[in-house]
Amino acid sequence: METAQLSRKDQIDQTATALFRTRGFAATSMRELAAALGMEAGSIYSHIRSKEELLHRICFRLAEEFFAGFDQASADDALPAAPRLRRAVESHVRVLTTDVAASAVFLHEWRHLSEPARTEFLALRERYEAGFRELIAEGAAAGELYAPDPAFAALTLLASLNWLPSWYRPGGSFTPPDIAHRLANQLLFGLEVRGN
Amino acid sequence: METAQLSRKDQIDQTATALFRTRGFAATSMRELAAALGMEAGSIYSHIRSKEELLHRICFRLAEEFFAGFDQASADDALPAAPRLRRAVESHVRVLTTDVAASAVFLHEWRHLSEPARTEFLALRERYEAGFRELIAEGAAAGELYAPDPAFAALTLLASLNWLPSWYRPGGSFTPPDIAHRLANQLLFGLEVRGN
DNA sequence: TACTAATCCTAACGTTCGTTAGCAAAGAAA
DNA sequence: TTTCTTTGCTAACGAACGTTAGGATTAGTA
Repeated sequence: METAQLSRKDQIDQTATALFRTRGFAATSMRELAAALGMEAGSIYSHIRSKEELLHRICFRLAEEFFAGFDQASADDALPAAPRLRRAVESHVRVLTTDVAASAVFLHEWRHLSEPARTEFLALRERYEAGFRELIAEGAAAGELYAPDPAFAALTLLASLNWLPSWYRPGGSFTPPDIAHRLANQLLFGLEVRGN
Repeated sequence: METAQLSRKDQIDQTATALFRTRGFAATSMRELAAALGMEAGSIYSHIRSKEELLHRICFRLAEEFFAGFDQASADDALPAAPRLRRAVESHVRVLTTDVAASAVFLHEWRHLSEPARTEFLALRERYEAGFRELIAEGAAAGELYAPDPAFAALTLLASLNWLPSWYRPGGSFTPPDIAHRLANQLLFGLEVRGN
């Protein structure tokens, strides 16, 4: 394992992410974080302003990555909605698997953000979900997708994807692209065998 | 709203469930819980032994309900696997929607259980997931379901269902049976329109 | 009437929390 | 050589934490 030349601040972010993921934000103490970094609790404040700043940075950085991936995946206007949806799903899975710990924090710990960051975060998440919703609605309107309620379909779809960090372990039997492919298939084709 | 004749202990359980759900177990203080009940923090200990006992009761009660529902839904040996899976999905959704707050705690706060309860809980959850896995495998073996990897399919399926407590609000535009039906359809048939 | 169980209070315990102040060492930049 | 930045320490702050002890009140039961 190469330590690389991460700045001390980045090391703190990284260790905090891992701890917030496994123990939760509220249950992780600064002394615990410091111990994991081999330093004293007070010393951390030479690098950050507050505990919440750590959470804030993790959550909003991930939000940016999700958006960047989605925008790139759904941009191609020449493509029908269904394949663009597939690409968006694959992008979402890529972000999730690239940074599992941060993703888990992003998904579960945002409620410990205090206002106004919390509201701001929820607005971002809603906007992201809207992207999927519109893609599905577009596909449904064009007859490519069967989705009597695009909002419902979008929620279910993202739900399946977002559970991933709770069971995915890097180095397991599935590679991230493999997972992305399987998930997209299962969600788009379903489980039931139909006569075709 | 009828208060009914809930015992004080049940009122505590109920209020604790609501608080653990919205603020998280670790971030909920006994003083906060007491205030929500209109009493002092120390008084709670006339009814319970510890804060963790509250979490323990919530988590294990829900586990029992999930098992009871699944066993009933999947028992009928005359039925093929696919419809039994559908019934199991509907049962799962019923438990989730009947007790949203407790379900959310069950799904997210179990990691704050200390040993050996934590390990015990995880074993229960694994056994529950295995039930779905076997149902899917059975259906796949019989050619009713398309699931190249039943374990993967089971994870994805439960993932879609378990996200429900994060958006479902009682009294919304969907009734619980409606949700169960739609979810089962979407998961079993998928989104993509196929030629049939 | 006396006893019991349920319910809640005040006051405090020891511990841990996030955070700050003040100081020190070390290396890079001037 | 001086200065600045980075990095870390010790010691402590006030606040909040889960929990306990001991006593009071009330309502139901014997």
